[in-house]
Amino acid sequence: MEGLRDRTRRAVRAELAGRALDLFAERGFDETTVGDIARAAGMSKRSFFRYFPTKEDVVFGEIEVMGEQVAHEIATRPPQEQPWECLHTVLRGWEARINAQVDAMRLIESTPALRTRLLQKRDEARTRIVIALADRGMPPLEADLAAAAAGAALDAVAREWLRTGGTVDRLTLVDTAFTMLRPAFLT
Amino acid sequence: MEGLRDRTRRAVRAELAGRALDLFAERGFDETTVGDIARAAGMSKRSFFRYFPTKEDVVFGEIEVMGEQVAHEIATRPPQEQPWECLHTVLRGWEARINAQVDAMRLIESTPALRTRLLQKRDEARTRIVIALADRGMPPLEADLAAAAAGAALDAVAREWLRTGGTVDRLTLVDTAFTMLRPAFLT
DNA sequence: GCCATATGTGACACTCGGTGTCATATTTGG
DNA sequence: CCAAATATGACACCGAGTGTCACATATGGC
Repeated sequence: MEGLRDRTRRAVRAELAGRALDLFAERGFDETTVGDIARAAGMSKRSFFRYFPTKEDVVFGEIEVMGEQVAHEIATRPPQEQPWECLHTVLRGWEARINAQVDAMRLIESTPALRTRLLQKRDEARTRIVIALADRGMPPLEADLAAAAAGAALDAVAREWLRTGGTVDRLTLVDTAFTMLRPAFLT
Repeated sequence: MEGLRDRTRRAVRAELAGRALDLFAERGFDETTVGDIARAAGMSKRSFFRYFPTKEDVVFGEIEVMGEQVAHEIATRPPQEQPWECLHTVLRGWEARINAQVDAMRLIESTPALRTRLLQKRDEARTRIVIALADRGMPPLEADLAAAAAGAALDAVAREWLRTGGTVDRLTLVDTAFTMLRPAFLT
């Protein structure tokens, strides 16, 4: 069960993230130092890094264990399912869990350092997905192509969603992208 | 024409890159400081940054203006050409210009900081490609999907090529990937 | 309630990548 | 040959991130 420790930890993390986002919105990401964030939350710079590994990560909240989780879901799917359907389904479900605020995404998209961090996370997830697909018996090249294509689909979705200001339904968009991008070689 | 200045500049860059790669191979990327590289090439740390914007860039040699160049090539292609063929042709030609050594690629692939830098460069290129495609009259979502898919293809190619130790023909691999990944919605 | 242990925190020093600046060569083009 | 452009070294500086130590506070078993 969850003790006092974990609860306070999560509270502090939330507090820290909140203060940070305020400052980012106010003066911009690059113009805000970790020291500023820490002071705003009433703690030392050193302690900030006990809650977040990097300054960028404060923006990505709970999205941290994505790779691990997605790969696991793929691994535990019915083995006879077609790879593209598998990716579509899993990532669709994952996309549903993101009640991503438009603000955070705009910030990420307009800040090179954050965009880079996003690319890193996606790439890390892609690596794990490739392994999961290979475990299902897919040849390496095909697994690479499929995983990279799926990542490409999600990227296009995010951008299109941003373009519309977050008005259209994100899941519909995911379905559209996955349908449009379905590679010829996948059944 | 090319004066003395440009020639010496290129020579110094090459010297710097050579020394750097030696050191990276010897002790690893992270264990080598910019000061080390500069000293090995007989100059100050400050001067290193007059030749390369970041420590990572010393590995990527001439691959710097990729985005700009590729976008320009796309823009100057016959307008009636199908987008996927266009991307295929342009990136194929670009891939041909890379006499990428296996060693450099291995280094990149096994060093997170370098892998990240590669992702950045690819993403920057992708952005420009999307613009170029949009200028050709492609709807934004489709342009995003196509550009991201093309990037995905190249990534898979690079990885497969590495997997084989650089033995197979890279251009054939590019053709295979582009054929396999061709999205359904592109004619 | 008590105590040994684990965990959180601040403070401080340090490394390293990267930038601004200035003074001083060296090169270039006229 | 001379004035303007460019290259260099030296130095100071910033900010992200880490190691360490001393001290406080919480935890779980008794």
